[in-house]
Amino acid sequence: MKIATWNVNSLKVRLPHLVGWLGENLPDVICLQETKLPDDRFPASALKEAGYEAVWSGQNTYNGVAIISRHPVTEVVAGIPGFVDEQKRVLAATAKGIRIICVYVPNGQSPQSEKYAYKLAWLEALTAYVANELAQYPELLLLGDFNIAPEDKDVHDPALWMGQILVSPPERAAFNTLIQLGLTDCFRKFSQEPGQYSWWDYRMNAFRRNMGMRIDHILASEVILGKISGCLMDRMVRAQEQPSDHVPVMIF
DNA sequence: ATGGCTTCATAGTGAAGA
Repeated sequence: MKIATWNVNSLKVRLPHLVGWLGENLPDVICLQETKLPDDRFPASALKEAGYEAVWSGQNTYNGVAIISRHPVTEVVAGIPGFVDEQKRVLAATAKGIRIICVYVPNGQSPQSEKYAYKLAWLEALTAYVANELAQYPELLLLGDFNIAPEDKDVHDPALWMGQILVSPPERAAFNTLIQLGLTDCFRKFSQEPGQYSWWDYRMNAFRRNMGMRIDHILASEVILGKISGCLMDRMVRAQEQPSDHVPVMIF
C-alpha cells in the first residue's frame, strides 16, 4: 500500500502535475489540500481516466480537500461533525479497511490574529473528532497539511521563526495532543534527520537554498504503523515547472 | 528585511498563503 498527501495549491493549475505523479508513483490513495475549486468544477473525469475515483469537499478560491483512490471509498464524511465551519478543510473516508482523515489545518496568519485563535479552536475540535474515530477504527491515518512544524529540526532557521505561526508553543502542544491519542508521525519513525522539508516559500529561491519547513504529515495509528516500511517527502516535485510550494508525503 | 512569489480575484491602496 502507498498512501500520500499533497497540498497542490490549486488543483486547476496542478492537475497535470497530479496526473503525472499518479502515473509515476501509482499510490493507492492520495489526499489533496487547497484544491481551491467549487464542487461542480472538480476534475473527476480526468482522474477517472487516470484510473482513480475521488471524493471531494471544495469551495471557490480557498481551502478544499479531496481523497483520490484506486479502490472504492465508503463512509465519506466532510467537515468535523458538530463543529460549524464554512471552510472546507476536512474529509474522511474508508478505503481498503483504513480510515483516512484528510486535513488542511488553518494557517493562523499571525499569533495576534483572529485566524490564530480559530486555528487553535479548530485543532481542539479535530482532536475530539479523531479520538472518536480512533475508537471506531483501529486502522486510521490522519494526514494532510498541518501548518505546524513539530520540532525545531523541522525548521530551516528556528531563531528566525521563534514566536511565529507554524512553530509557536500552543500549535506544537496541539500537535502533541493529537500524537498522544495514539498516533505516530510516520516520517520520524524512520528518520531523525533535520533539514527534511515538505514546503518551501516561493520567494527568495527558498527551495534552492533548502529554506523550508516540514509541515505536511502522515500520522498513523499503531496498527497501521506496524505495516509500513517507509515515509518520504518527494522533494523533486518542487523542482518541476510551476510547482506547488508543497511536495507530496508518502508512506509505503 | 513582514518583502521577496503564486494563486485567485477584480480592475484596489488587493488578499491570503506559510
